Amino acid sequence: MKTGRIDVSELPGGLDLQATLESGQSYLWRRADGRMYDSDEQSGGDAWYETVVRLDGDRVRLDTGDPTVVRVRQRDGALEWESTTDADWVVRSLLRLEDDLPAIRAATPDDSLLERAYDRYWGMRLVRDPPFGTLISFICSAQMRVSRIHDMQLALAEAFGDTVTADGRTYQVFPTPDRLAAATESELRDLGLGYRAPYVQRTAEMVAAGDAHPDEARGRSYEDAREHLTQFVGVGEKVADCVLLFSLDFLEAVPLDTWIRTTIEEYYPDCERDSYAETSRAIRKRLGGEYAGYAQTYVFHHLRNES
DNA sequence: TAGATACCTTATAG
DNA sequence: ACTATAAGGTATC
Repeated sequence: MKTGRIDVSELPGGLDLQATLESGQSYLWRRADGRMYDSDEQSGGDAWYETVVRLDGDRVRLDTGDPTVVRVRQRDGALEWESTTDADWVVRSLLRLEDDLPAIRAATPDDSLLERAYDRYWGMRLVRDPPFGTLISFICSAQMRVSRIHDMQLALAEAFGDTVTADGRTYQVFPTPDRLAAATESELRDLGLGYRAPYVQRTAEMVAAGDAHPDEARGRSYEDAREHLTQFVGVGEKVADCVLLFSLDFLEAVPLDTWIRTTIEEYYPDCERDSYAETSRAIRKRLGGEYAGYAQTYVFHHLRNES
C-alpha cells in the first residue's frame, strides 16, 4: 500500500479524527479495532479507521470505478494514511480537510451552547461521503441507534458487497446499486433492516435503473435539492438533509432529528414552527445560515455525548 | 392539505 | 426474568 502524512497543524482549525468519524455523520468508515462508538472517548485517540471508496476519475463515488482501500489514523500531530492508490487528495476530500474551521466558527453567532460544543470538539469536521452509500445508510437510520445503523451498513457490505484485498487483508466494499436492487425484501429483513428493507431495495432499484441518482441534487438551490431527494423511497425531509450535508456539500442543511428538535425546544423555542420546512428556515437562520450544518453537527455530538 | 397511525427490530431502563 | 419504551422518520390513510 502507498502511504502518506498530512501535517495537522497546516489544516485551518486542525483535526479531531475520532470526533469526525464517530459522531454519527458517517456510517461508511470502520474502526480497525472494531471499537467504534465505545463510550470511552479516549480509547480511540490514535485508532486506524478504514473505508473503501470507488474512484471515478477525479471524483469519489460509490457506484462506479475501482474499489480503493483508504486507512487513516491521527497520531503525533499528523494524519497518516495508507491506501491502494495515491490517496492524498481522496483523504482531503473525504474528511473535508479544506474547510476553514475558524472562518466557519466565526460565521456562526455567539451563543453559549455553540461555544461549548465547538470548544469541546474543536477540530471535528463534516465528512464528504459517497452519495449512494450515504443515501442508503440514512434510509436505514430511521428510528435506529447510531451504533446499530453502523452495524447494518457492515451487514449490507458483508452480504452484498464485493471484497478487495490489500496487504493480505480483505475489505468489504459497500454494495453497488445493482446488487442492492437485486436483493429481496426478505433477505434485507434477515439483516435486521425491518421496515426499511423495501425502502432500501426500491431506492437501489431507482438508482440502478438510471431513473434517478442522488448526485442530481447538486447544482440546485438548497430547498430544491432537498425536495428532489425525497423522490427516493424511504427518504423524507430529514434524511434528505443528511445526504445534502454529509455528502453533497450543502453545509447549510440542518437535519431536524429528535435531538435537534429537543434542542430547539430547550434553547431556541422561538424557532419552532408547525412544519419541517418552516422550522428548518428559522433554525438555519439562527445558526448562521451558510454553515448552519456545521453548528448542528457540533451541537448534535455534544448533546448526544452528555446523556 | 394537515394530522394521526402503523411500522421492524433491538438495546436499555424499570 | 419480563415488559415497556425509544431509537438521528417515513409512508399511508
